[in-house]
Amino acid sequence: MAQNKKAEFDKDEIELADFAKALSHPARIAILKEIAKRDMCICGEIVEVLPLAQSTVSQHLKELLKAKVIKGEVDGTKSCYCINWKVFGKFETTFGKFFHKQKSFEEKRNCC
Amino acid sequence: MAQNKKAEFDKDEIELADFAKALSHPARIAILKEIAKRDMCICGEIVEVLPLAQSTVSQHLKELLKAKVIKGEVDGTKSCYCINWKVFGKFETTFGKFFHKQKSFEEKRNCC
DNA sequence: TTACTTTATCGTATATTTGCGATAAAAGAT
DNA sequence: ATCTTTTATCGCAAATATACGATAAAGTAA
Repeated sequence: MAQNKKAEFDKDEIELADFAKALSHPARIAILKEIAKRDMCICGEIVEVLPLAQSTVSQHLKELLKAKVIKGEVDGTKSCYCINWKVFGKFETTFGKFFHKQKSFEEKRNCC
Repeated sequence: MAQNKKAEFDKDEIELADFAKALSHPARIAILKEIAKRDMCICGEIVEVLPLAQSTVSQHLKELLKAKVIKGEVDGTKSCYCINWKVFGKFETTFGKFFHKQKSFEEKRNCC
């Protein structure tokens, strides 16, 4: 883009968008599902399951970490990841609030 | 990217990722908030409120339509948009299920 | 020590997204 | 009819994201 206009928006909007962005690739959804399934995951276990190179998986993990959707811990040569339920829950609440607060509109609509 | 690996993932994963992608830009979050606030919105009303050119807003609206997050209807020279609560609700449920089903893990974690 | 394992990072190529101005298209106003 | 309003689309430039192989870094095993 000619310019990046992201900064012009509200902090809330940017935060929610960034969270959504972390979930916006099927590889990252698959990674989250795998971690959730096992409670915690060694990086190598995820690489084994995904149809992607190790370096690519590592890059996706880095993005999930950046968005705080997962937490990571080094254990020797291995890296252990798990879901950051606190952050996950925060946005589930935000998302739910937005949905339920506006649900009543469903009946009094004038178009669409 | 060298190749597009999106197709290698499960349909569910792609669907959820696509929905998240629709919400992954603050402009689109702001658009959704504006539509929700007014129940329905004329395109011009959104353009007035956002710090973006009309053509850019139109493009974001197109993406929200593609993901079925909103519905649109033409009324003379104007375009009217509203939230597609059905689709919105579907993913809120998916998201919530994922969260609550795994919430019990919070205590029996071995790392992170 | 050397060899191996595991993961992160670098460099690079390609794909996609973002953004704008200009223009088209289509209805409304005069 | 022309002029205006409103929105969508086109064409382009620049920013980001995706993906891989190669390599680095750091622990483990021998």
